[in-house]
Amino acid sequence: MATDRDREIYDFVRAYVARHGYAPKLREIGQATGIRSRGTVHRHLRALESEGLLAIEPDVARGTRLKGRTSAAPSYALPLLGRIAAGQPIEAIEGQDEIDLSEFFVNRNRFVLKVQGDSMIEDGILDGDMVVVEKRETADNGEIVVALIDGLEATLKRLQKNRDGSVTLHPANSRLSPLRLSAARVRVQGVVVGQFRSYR
Amino acid sequence: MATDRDREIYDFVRAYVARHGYAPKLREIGQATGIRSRGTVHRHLRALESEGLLAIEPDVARGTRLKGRTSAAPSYALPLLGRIAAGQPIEAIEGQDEIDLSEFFVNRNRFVLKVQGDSMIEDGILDGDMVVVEKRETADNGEIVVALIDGLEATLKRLQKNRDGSVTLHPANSRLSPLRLSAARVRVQGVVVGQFRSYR
DNA sequence: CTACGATGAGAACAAATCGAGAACATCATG
DNA sequence: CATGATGTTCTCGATTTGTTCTCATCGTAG
Repeated sequence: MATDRDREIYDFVRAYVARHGYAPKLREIGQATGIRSRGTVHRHLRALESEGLLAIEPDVARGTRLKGRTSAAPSYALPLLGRIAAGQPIEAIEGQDEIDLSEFFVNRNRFVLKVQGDSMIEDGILDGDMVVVEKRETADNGEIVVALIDGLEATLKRLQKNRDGSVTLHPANSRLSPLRLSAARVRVQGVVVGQFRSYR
Repeated sequence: MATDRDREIYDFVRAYVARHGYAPKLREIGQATGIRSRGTVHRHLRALESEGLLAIEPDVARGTRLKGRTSAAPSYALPLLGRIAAGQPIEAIEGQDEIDLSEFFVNRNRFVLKVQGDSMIEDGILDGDMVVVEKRETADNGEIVVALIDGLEATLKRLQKNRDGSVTLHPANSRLSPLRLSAARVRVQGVVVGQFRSYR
């Protein structure tokens, strides 16, 4: 029968595996649960093993394997609960889909840039935000592009193609002016397909 | 099983390939990870090969090939190229890292909400954006929270705790007014830790 | 009170890992 | 062919990590 302390340690291991995809070291478990002795941690793991909750691979670092409920593949999905600011409590909206971040962002031919400056602030792209860019040589009207001007300066702007063949790069900041340039001077390097930000 | 050091080296190789399109030399891997001996680097690559994470073409310079991912942890990583709008072409700014979206966002106790309305527009949270919320009962001053008012209405606002115990919920939209409420009427359901948006 | 189990600390040992560097092999190039 | 760069294989020693102990403390059932 697993004791409270055993459960504590089991919970930590589970959380760690879910987050990292591999098991913690004895020392990490100890630090997280306030145990200074690797020997003591090991004894707890052994107890959990005899419960069938996990398996210990002898003498290998991070050799703890969770048993039972096999969530082998860590989930990189988050529950999508619903909409906010609609005037309903969230609990009432629960129970919809999950949103898979890998589908959302990850792809070949994409990369991330950290945005500096306020030129796109009115489109909700703030200083310090990350933008996901898909490598492309061409873009459609109205798309936000990474444009290289004269082969020297890279900027983030909204693209407008003019009838005369020139292009206008629009910042989303009323304090800044659009830039009208001949097509030869502008090279599209990619198109912004996503944006994200971390508050921390 | 891949050790920590193995993973470090694998991550570097991945990032390098993502950026250059070809694999690094043993010496480059060593320099990037603080290993002076090519032999040691080679041993790590060999370990990764036996994990099925990559293949080594014998005696070929840059002969490392990333393999299809085993069922292990899928990569939700994108190359982080550098900063934009700094006035330098991107190629010249290229950096080292990858940005791992799973570390960035995914976690237990988190969920996603789709934002409706413009109440946080000046903080760069637009109508239709997704916010990542960490479930919590408490929040610090200045954090953006999901607050349930009178158990009925859920809103996204910036929190301010007043000395008299009441709280003020600040929208980030100058056309809307802050809401000052007694603490009893407001329940914090979570704190916004991230935000993202897809242009598509 | 005593006996027992759970817990933690820490020592001592074993196994695995890691880095350095030497020596050799292979490849590309002039 | 000579040369230099690169990959490969090996051994040595130091460090890290897991394993197995013993000892001490604490709380509780009997």
